[in-house]
Amino acid sequence: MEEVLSKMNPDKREKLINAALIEFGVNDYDKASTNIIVKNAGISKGLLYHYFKNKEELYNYLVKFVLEKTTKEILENIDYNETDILNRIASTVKYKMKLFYKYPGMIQFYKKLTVGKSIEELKNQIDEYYPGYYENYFSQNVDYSNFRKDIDLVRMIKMTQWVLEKYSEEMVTQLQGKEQFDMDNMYEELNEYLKLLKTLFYN
Amino acid sequence: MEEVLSKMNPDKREKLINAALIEFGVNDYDKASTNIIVKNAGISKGLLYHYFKNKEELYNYLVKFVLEKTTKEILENIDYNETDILNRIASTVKYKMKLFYKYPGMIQFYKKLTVGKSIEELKNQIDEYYPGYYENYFSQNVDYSNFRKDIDLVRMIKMTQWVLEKYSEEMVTQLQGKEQFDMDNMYEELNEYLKLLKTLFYN
DNA sequence: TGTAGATAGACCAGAGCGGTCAGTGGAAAG
DNA sequence: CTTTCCACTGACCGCTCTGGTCTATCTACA
Repeated sequence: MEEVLSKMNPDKREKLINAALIEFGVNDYDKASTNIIVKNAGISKGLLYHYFKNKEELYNYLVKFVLEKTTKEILENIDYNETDILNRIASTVKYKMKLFYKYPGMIQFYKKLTVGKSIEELKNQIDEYYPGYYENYFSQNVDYSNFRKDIDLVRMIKMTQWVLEKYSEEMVTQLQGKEQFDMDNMYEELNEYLKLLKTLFYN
Repeated sequence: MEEVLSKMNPDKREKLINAALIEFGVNDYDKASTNIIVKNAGISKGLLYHYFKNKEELYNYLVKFVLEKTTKEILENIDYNETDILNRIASTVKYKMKLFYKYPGMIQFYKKLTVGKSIEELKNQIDEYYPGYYENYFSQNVDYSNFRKDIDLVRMIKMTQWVLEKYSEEMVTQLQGKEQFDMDNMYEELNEYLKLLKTLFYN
């Protein structure tokens, strides 16, 4: 299907993907409307069903699309020369911010895919694509020596992820749709929190 | 309407509220189905429309119900003798955990009401009910003297809220629907994070 | 036994659904 | 210049489900 899809006008394809992500992100599968998708994408019903056999195939395409963007591409771009785990996490969060800004609606779609699942399930889901990822991400060439020893390391890492994610979610949600979008400014504030976490966690 | 509603069998009323919270929490107003609500509540269509003029009135009732539970009741139960702001925040989070566990579906409904709105908007929304709340919560009889001085206070408070909320959300979402629900155990782990935050933030 | 009102569920007109298909227009091929 | 091709359109179809109504029944108390 992907090969056929490449024949589609790229602008229309992009608009279709965005509209579909939003619709499936807001509503669950059954209640998402293909009529609304084509309307918001500015294309005809016929075109959608020219490229996708049915609603289900469109949905499956989006799942694959989102998982590749949020997992595959991120994993392929980990800088294993960065030995500071806080920096490593921050750069992943920044990547996701850019991604979610480029594709409004992807956040919600992605959450529908992941929320409610336990850490273990998510780990397994990622391991299917990239075996050993979790171990690598948190262990390969990481220097934990400067973390303070009086606080549980796992909880410090968890807190880092929560703080940075929560911040970026708030930003992206708030600034979505705004004309003027100052990504640099957002990075700066994120870096403030990063600096703060280092002050707290490092000796 | 509330007076009339009190005539309703309390068990059926509770089930109706829960079913409606879930349905309106999952779907937005237009797509939420009254048929599904009554089916999941185990009551008849006629009963719903005996007590509520129409779908809109049911929805408005839920909004009021949730705002009262999540705002009014919390504000009325703040212990202003507790001078430690971290403890104060933690006790609010615990209250919400209990609430969201008692009413599954309220989390999502509540999020639909609040997500995307800026802090300022939420502040105003609360100020309508309880003028001066924000100021009181964070200032009335609070002792900030033991916070470390080398880190921005506002960011520390923000981090506290993020960490505790994120933890409680994860717990409630994960454990919802489980037969055996160990609230004490959950509190214990929350207290761990609270202790950790104090170690980090206090001199 | 009578009555009031809590509760049930079959029913309705209309809206919206996923999916189809005959047709259009412009570019590429001959 | 003509023909072929195909990305693209939107009216249309059968069907499901919607919010809301209405009559009937059941129950509790006078």
